[in-house]
Amino acid sequence: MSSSRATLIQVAERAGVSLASTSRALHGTGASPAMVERVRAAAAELGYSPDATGRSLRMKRTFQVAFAVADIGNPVYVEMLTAIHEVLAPHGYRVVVMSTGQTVASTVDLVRSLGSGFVDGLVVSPLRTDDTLVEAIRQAPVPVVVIGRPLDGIDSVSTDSAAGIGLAVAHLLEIGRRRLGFVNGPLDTTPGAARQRGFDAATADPAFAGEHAETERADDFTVTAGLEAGRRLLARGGLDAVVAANDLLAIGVIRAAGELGLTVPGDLAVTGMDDTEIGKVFRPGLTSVSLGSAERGRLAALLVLDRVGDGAEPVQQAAVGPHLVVRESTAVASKEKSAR
Amino acid sequence: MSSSRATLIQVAERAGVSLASTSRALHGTGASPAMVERVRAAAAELGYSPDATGRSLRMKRTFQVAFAVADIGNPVYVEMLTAIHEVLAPHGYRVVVMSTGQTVASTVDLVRSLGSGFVDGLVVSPLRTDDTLVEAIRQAPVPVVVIGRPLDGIDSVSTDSAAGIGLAVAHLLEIGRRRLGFVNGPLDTTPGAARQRGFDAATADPAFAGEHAETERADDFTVTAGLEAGRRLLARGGLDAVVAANDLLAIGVIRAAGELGLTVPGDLAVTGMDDTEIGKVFRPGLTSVSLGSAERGRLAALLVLDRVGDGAEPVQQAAVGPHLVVRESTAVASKEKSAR
DNA sequence: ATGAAAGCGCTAACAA
DNA sequence: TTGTTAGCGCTTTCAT
Repeated sequence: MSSSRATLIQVAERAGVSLASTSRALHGTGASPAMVERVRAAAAELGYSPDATGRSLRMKRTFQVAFAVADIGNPVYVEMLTAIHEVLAPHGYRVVVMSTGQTVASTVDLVRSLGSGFVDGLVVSPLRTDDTLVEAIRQAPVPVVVIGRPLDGIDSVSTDSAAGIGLAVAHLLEIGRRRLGFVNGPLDTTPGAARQRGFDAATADPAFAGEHAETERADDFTVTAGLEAGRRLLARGGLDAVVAANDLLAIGVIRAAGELGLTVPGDLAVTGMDDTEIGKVFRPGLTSVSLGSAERGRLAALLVLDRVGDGAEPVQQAAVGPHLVVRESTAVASKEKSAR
Repeated sequence: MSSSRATLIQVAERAGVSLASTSRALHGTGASPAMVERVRAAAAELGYSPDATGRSLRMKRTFQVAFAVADIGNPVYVEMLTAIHEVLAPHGYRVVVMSTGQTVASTVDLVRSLGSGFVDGLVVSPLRTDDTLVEAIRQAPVPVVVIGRPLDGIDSVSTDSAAGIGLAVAHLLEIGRRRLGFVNGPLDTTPGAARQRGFDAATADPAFAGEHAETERADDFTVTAGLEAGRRLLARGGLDAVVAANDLLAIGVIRAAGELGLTVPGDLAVTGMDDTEIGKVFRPGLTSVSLGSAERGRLAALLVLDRVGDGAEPVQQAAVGPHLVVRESTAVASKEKSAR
């Protein structure tokens, strides 16, 4: 940590030209080659680097975008963050990570705090939504892009997780499973509600007619909660497949199956959702519905970038389709590899 | 996105008092109750919220701290980020995530960019280090805390990963393994070098005298690289245990073992390092050396917080001790659970 | 092409 | 306790 930094004024004095010319020269806008040369040299000698705060105050742009989620430790959000950073950084934007908290109220607070003008835009993926949040987002002083359920008049990047659950159910039917369990997370969350809707719709479909379907709800979208819910669900017996609302729950269910001596996929086929790294390396490899987390992050970042650019376009609502990635946890012919 | 926000001046006019009084009233410093009341009311009516940029310019503090790593997708760094955010947010600090890139040069650039004054401090965990980086950090215009190898005259939070490898080796000897393989990542990285040193020291120890030890180097600290290195190592045969330089490599090694028909821990005991979530849910549960990632993040955040506060203290070098977490991948009596 | 000067929103030193 | 005023570092009119 050394002495305080050189300012533009000092560079100007050093170069023996005006402040305005110095600024112009450094930006290459309307300055003679000689001037540019002179100023560049002076700046270099002083080790000048422009002050972001002064610049921001004047330009009314911070070159920062916030990304807010409830739990930055969740692999899905990590993927989004990575993608967002990859898009934004090359454009000179910094990424500020923030927490929405678990409640709508705290998310509303977060959105309101944008009034302090520390970022030019926000990408947020709220776990829970209500009218106050929608209104807060509409009133927000900077562009907000929601990753999640599309909201009226608000830019969003969504995916159809309900249809995604449908994909999983269809796949299980196709490989001959008939008695399905569904392990969902909390129903009062946006993803929880959507996935439940998806499961109910899929099992109400004529194609599923007459088969068995039941739901067990986990307290949270975690492995531990999945394990507990899995135990409750499987203890009742009679299932040959479980659809889990995300990969972490799926892994919990597989552990519960193991405790009961059930093999996966032999006795029980299991599907997850989100297609996370963890599901890829897990044994058995987890069949999962990809919701394109990285892609959603990428699109959301592109969208804010548009908005902060100028952005009087109409509301943008992008969508990323779900797709199934089949792995061992739903393999048709179960060849146990561990035998020896 | 609504019309532009109210400024302090407008609040002052509305309240019919001076700008300074308004500022003071809002901060509760030296203002009469009546004044506070009046100003509060005016601010509320206008929906005023203070502008972070104006404030920063004046106070010369941004209330932001940067966290920079090579790969924000790595679970270890995610844990650090989470911990850092948890410490900093309650103190009113925002966290900006940045990338060091893969090379020392890009990390140096990152540190130099702090000259733009967009953060009050930096927590960085460099993959590679050299004199130019050390010098850049020393010259940095804001406090920098390094998570990694302690560097002369620089605040740091370190851990002894070499000793950590020693813990793993000792544990394997204790459970009767005698022919050890070591799968390390790139040697030109700080962690790679330290872990190699740890393995070499542990296997040179008298306690290990006469036993077998060999090293295989992976291209990267990933599952895929671990799988490839594991194949090469295990193809040569004759090992009863493998120490991996991190959890991802360990999982790769276990997969390689599976391909060769080796059971874990029956035929081959495997240890990882970092004690990540992924190792906890993996089957078999992965024995791993915890390096206290979250704790290191927490301490680093506390350290920058101190520094940005005032911070003319001497150089601070905190350390977090490694400890072994034993799970099934090194179980003594291997009871195969999958049998059925 | 260059210079002079205003002003972004805020806090703090100083005066009253 | 309150008001007046300077100024943080920068970009950008406006005049030359």
